[in-house]
Amino acid sequence: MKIATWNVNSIRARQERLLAWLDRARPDVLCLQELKVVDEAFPAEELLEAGYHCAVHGQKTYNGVAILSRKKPSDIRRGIDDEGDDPQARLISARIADIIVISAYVPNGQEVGSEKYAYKLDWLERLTGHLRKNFSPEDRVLLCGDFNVALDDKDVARPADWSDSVLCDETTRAAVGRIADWGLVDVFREFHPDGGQYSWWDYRMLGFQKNNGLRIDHIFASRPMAQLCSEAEIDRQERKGKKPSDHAPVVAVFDD
DNA sequence: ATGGTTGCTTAGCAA
Repeated sequence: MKIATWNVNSIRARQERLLAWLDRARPDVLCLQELKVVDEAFPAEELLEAGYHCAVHGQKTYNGVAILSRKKPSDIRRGIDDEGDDPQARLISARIADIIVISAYVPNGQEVGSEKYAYKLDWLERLTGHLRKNFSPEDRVLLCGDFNVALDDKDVARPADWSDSVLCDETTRAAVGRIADWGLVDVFREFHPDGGQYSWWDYRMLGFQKNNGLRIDHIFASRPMAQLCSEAEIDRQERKGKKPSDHAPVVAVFDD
């Protein structure tokens, strides 16, 4: 099974590239983030024509997540499963065959110490609670998405430039570390221990041209799934050309 | 300290 995660930064702005990429990469499952549309405006018909079912949790203007799959998904759930009343659409999960797939868009946090930063940390704790409440580390779970954090400085092209950024913040790294400690493996890291590969480049300051990137998009697999992982790559090509997203897709392959 | 760009929405916010 080939699964990918991609922050498309608006599904409407990226629709053509998305369809072209699906045709080229042919993943079985694709987790999307930053749809920036309400459910009704999501191009579900076009994607169904392309061979993909869609589980969508949309929102006007901001956020929005989805899971596309060749097989029909079941048990679709939207939002974090707790008492929190979160107006931001940042999580959706579905069962595809016998695998739990979660598409997550972790808050950016803007600036360390800000209100949005506090929301980011709180959201990550809630995500940990969501996993503990609903799953066991022995289940077949794939948690994919834009985590808005590079877990190690070797995943940052110019660490000195980003040392004060929310994308490299140690408290955030520790919060994601606790999610991993529950029983999840960063599968890209397993295949690329040296770093130096990135999934996001700022539109500003010629970020991509200068390769001033960070690896902030991740595929986390529970151990039973991680054992089956045979490949993990970042499709850097997709960041090139006309009207790219600022993120490239991250792709992993699991034995059946 | 701020800038630069993109997208949604239409001047300003979020990233």
